[in-house]
Amino acid sequence: MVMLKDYNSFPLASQANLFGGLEEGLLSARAEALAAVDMKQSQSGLSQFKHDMMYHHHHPSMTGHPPPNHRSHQMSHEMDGLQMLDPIGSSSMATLAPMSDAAAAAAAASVTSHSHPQFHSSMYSHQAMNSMMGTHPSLTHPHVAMGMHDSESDPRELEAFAERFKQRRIKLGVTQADVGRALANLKLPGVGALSQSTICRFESLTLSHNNMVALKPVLAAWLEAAEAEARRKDRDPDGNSVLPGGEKKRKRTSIAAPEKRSLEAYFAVQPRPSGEKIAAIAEKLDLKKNVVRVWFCNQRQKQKRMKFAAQH
DNA sequence: ATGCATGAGTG
DNA sequence: ACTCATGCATA
Repeated sequence: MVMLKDYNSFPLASQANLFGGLEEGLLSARAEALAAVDMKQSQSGLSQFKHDMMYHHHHPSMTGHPPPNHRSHQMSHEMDGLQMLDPIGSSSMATLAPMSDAAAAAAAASVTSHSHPQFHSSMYSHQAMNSMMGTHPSLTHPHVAMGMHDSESDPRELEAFAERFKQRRIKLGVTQADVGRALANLKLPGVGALSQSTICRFESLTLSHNNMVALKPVLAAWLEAAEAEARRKDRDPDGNSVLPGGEKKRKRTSIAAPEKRSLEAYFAVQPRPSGEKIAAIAEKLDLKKNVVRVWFCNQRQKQKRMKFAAQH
């Protein structure tokens, strides 16, 4: 009766040298961790399936953005080819590219299923959700009565789309960062800009299944608009790459290889260590507790990504 | 392309 | 204190 996630939950790949890389100080921890195996999921083993409906956070830019429901548009990306190729100006898309009906419809459909101005993942997914939600009419669910099952959520469909998307994006000479910014110009309800990271992850399928499904219609809409725009070959010399500057730089902490190995070893045996355990690990590895906690969180998220997920 | 981080929403 | 979507910073 344990209703776990759905598309994720695959046995983690235990490397051969899991414990091989452990340092002396970790030996006790190893035993400790092993012992903890049978009593795991002490407090979160099955509290997994919760719906989403996330938000879009903001970035403390100098301008006081009041609305809590809109994304940030950081314009300080200096990616690989951002500066060199940019045929379709970052902002030209907005003014000249009204999306096609098909694209708009697709996007709209995805949005309506959430009822929120911000699309984001939501409850459309799974069987578990279904039963506890008290039958939604049908529109909200992709896999209703007819044989028209979720083509949108079909991993292979997503994979195919991602590939197509990437190809055409490149053909258009647009960078991932460009796409992210252009998204805001499409002005789809609840859809703002996205980062280069997210576009990259979409293309490489390194997002959760839900996330992929939610983003697909939006990116499809952009592609439509972009190609329509390309057809009319309209040059819009709108160079607005002025960096706002004056933002506090975040420093990325880097966990050294040995420590990382240890963390992986711990994770293999107990992916969800308790707060105390995390503190202990942090002390042993001489890392901040928060760093260790976040590392575990991220590691767990990693497991849920599409690419190598079990049911692919 | 990916590691570490944030923050809303949830329990 | 966790999950999830997302992003800055960086390799």
